[in-house]
Amino acid sequence: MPSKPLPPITMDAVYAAPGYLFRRMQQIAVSIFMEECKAFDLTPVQYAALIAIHTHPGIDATRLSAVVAFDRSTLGSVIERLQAKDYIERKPAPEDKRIKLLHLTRSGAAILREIIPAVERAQARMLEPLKPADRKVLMDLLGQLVDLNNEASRVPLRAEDALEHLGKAG
Amino acid sequence: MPSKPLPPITMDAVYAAPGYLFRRMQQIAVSIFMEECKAFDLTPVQYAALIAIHTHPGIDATRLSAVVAFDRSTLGSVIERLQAKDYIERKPAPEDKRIKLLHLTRSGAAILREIIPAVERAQARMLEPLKPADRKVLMDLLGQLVDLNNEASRVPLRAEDALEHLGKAG
DNA sequence: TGTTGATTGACAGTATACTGACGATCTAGG
DNA sequence: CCTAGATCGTCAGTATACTGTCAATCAACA
Repeated sequence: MPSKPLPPITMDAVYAAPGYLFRRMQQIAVSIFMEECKAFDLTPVQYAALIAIHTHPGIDATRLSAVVAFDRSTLGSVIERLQAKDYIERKPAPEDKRIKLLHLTRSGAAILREIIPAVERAQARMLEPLKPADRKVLMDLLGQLVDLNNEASRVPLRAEDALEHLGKAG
Repeated sequence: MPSKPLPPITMDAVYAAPGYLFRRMQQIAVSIFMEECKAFDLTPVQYAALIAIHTHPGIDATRLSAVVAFDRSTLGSVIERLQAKDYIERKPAPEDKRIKLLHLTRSGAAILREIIPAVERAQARMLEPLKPADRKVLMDLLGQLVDLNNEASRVPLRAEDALEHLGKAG
């Protein structure tokens, strides 16, 4: 008995699949970011971490991972690299010896100030090929989808709620 | 002179940035794919490569990278893993000693046949939280955007044109 | 024909991402 | 007080992704 043939599969079906488009768009977005920010030696992930540390000074790594929705293991090496570049510093928490608190250095605040225009150019470029109205529709739907699918990812975004217990150790 | 303060930055601005949403959605999509396909030991990338090899039997690695828009270096290890799992085989091309031709094995065709329903469930789940009409709008706009931004990525999709010279060595 | 330039696969190096495990530490319950 | 369970940072292992380089090979031109 001959083996059953595969159903008709075309690459066009792959190209139109949501998963493929998401992966491809992510590739493109990173590429544009790196191009606009090539003067700064900061990756998109490092940039997001830096912003989050700026917004939440004294945050610890676990809470930071919830705020930016990075895997905690991944974040460890991201933090190491930011520290090696002298953009952040880690100080042990006096009340909990397991925790290391994260702060921007003067250098980190400076690079953030300088890179922001480039990042905004990059973000604009990603959507530039679409008509302004379509950009808004796309971002709106994608925002909804990411939010509604939050729990489907291994590292759900916890945003501000993740910080509720910060400093309430007593 | 005191250092200029950073412009007001909120995490909300980050959460709404295109690049952030694209990265997040990609995370979620991979997570859903792996969950639906956990019985198969195939990653999204390996799946796409397998489909492309099925669609273009005898393709070589460089052209495959153009057809699925993977980096060539990355594709090398992907091919290695697919070969280790006995899903594909590589045969040296008689007319060009640099090239190795890729074909599905019987095993590879079988796994493809079995995994396709799971992949389709995964693709559907990614969009499920949206209303059907919104799904269509999102996919349409994202498809446009990826297409229009194709050249912005380091590894542009070349699809079928990449295959034009296949077998025309004379 | 002989050499230049392009192509192919491979490799080293860096940076996300995730899984699973581990010791150190803290918290709660008894 | 003291132990059971939770949490924190870290590490090992695997899998994309990309940059840049290299030798082998091929094609094209002088």
